[in-house]
Amino acid sequence: MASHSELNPQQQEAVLYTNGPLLLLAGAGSGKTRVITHKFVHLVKNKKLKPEQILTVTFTNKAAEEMKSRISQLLKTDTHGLWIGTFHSQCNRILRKEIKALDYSPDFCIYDEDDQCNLMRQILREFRMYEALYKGVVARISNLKAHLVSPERFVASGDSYGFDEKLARIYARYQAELKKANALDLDDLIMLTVRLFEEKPRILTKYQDMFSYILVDEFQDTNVAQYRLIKLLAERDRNICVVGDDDQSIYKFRGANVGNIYDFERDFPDARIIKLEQNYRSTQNILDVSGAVISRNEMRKQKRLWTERGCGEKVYCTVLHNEEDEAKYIARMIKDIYLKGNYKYRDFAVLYRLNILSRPIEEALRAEGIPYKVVGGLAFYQRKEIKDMLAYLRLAINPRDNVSLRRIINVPSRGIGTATITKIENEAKKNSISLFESIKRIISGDVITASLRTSLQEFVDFIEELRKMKDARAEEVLRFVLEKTSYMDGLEEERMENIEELISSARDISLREFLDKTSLFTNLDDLPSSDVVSLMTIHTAKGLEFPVVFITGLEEGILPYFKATEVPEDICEERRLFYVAMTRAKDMLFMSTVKLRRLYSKVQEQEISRFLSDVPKKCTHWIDKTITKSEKKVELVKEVKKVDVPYPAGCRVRHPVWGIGVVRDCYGEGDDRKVSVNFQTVGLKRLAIKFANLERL
DNA sequence: CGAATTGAGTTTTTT
DNA sequence: ACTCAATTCG
Repeated sequence: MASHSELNPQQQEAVLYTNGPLLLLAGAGSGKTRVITHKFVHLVKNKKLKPEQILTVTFTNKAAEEMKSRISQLLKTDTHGLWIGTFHSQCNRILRKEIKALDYSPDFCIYDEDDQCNLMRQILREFRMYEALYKGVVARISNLKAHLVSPERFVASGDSYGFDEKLARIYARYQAELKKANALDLDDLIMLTVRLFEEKPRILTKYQDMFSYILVDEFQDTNVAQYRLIKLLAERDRNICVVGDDDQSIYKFRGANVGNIYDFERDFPDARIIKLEQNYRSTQNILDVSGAVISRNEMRKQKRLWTERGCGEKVYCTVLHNEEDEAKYIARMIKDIYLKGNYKYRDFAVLYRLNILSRPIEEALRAEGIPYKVVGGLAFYQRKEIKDMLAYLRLAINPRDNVSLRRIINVPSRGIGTATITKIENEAKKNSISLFESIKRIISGDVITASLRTSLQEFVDFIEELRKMKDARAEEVLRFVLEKTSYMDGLEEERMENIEELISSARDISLREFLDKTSLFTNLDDLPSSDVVSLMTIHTAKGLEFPVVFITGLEEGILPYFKATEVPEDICEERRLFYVAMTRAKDMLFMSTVKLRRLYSKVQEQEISRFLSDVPKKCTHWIDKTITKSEKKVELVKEVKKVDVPYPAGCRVRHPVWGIGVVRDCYGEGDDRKVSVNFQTVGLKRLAIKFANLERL
């Protein structure tokens, strides 16, 4: 509701209250982003702060970009250099400048989960422990770091973090390896910044002086370490505003701590608390349904969302036979609504708990000719070919990056096999040097064959050449790597395209900046800009809104997810997840559940999600599509006849009066056959083909 | 050393 | 279903 620029009284209060700590409890769709941007502008225009004196922390990069663009519009200034970004990118920025104080080199590289896993497997192998545990171990360590538990503290902490001697040894080793490689993992970015501030008070003071106001968005999804960081920066001047909604906390698995919201009041007892309860997004029916579901959670801050919009349409709950039917049902529903002409494809979103659930939906949409895009999913920068390229680039800046070196030393193959790699590792260990140094030593030694020496020397020369390019543009270095390694030779089409995309994203950016971007951003592209239906997980949908929302797979084992049904707290989070999904909807909400679902290549009998029984009947329309049997055969016949379509959806036609238009659908039989066309001149029209006199273009 | 085949394990959410 | 790792063979 950005149409009128006035703020409601609570929003106004939240914007104007700038002296002292403020906890803003912002319900779903309550115009939170508007408040934050207005507050930013208020601080600059009326409180005379410089924009760069305000530290604004967002949850995702996308949110940061959005905020920057709004602020640059409102203030008409360049947002370059402002402190608006995620915790990770802000910490990265601070550490690049200050990390020398912690005895790291500012050239450090950032290890993502994949790199962490590679390193961990290496360590476990060396410790002769079961290698397949690496994922779990990485997760445990990540969790410890999110709680600011260093290896030393872990040892000293006794039982309090589920102490385990083996884990302690692994953790210490892991951390040592990171340091050797001059690498930080994503959790280190936060943990080390906290350490920096705690151990170097002068540096802390510098940043306290720098930031006159601190704004934290999505506060319910911050972890202990992040909150500590904020507290360190804010405790002196106490000019801080945190914005959050405990009902929308859905990242506990990643260490997020809803408790931060409750702790904030304890840590800042003079904090003003303002609730934003007027919802500008959804209809009353949607609010009633979602409100009824979330109110079943105990331990939450009571909020009562209300709207000036009417009841709106009822919420649809549909039971279907299997996932195929569910997908078809959704596809047809989208088409029906679309054809009525009030909504474009971009107004629809299909949400699910698990990425795999997108498959049947995609198929059905394709079959109906509905354009769609899967948002999120497999992160672009995680793809193998991309990670290979990035490994080369990283070595250009940081030759000590052992994980990257191991990754590409024989990719593409240079005749350096496992035996040689083991030799390199042993040599490195013996002399406590990096793998790269170790290779150089082996070359100058005399224990290898001439051909092996040649390939090792070529590799070293190549990396040295790359190192000379470390101040070049990223694109240039990438092209150089591709050319020198012939990486593209015989590569699959799709992977080549990905590399092309990587190159185009590397334009006009320094190598260092590019590497930071690739480590801290998960995806290249954001929401679809063309007119397509969006498919995404509920997590990805956080912070977004769509006029028409479908939530699929409302079954036990999926939502709530079976891995999260043991602990009551996990169930609460699953419920919140459902709540987030429902509150994405503006006008219409469809929820569906299925009796049989093919999952992990097994057909399973599904039970309706327990959450659906909390949905109030009076706001909903229940449809059971599993009862009608005969219907199916009828549909089959129809489908066969649909094959020859004179004007398929999407084709362009000319009408003698209305001019050129795009066909949206074609339906009916024989002389009754009709077509609906969206004309540039008059909009959507339905015509009988027999009389319309259309010319196909 | 590298390629190909077989076999086994794993399937959440993301900075 | 699909990916990834180990094993085996050339």
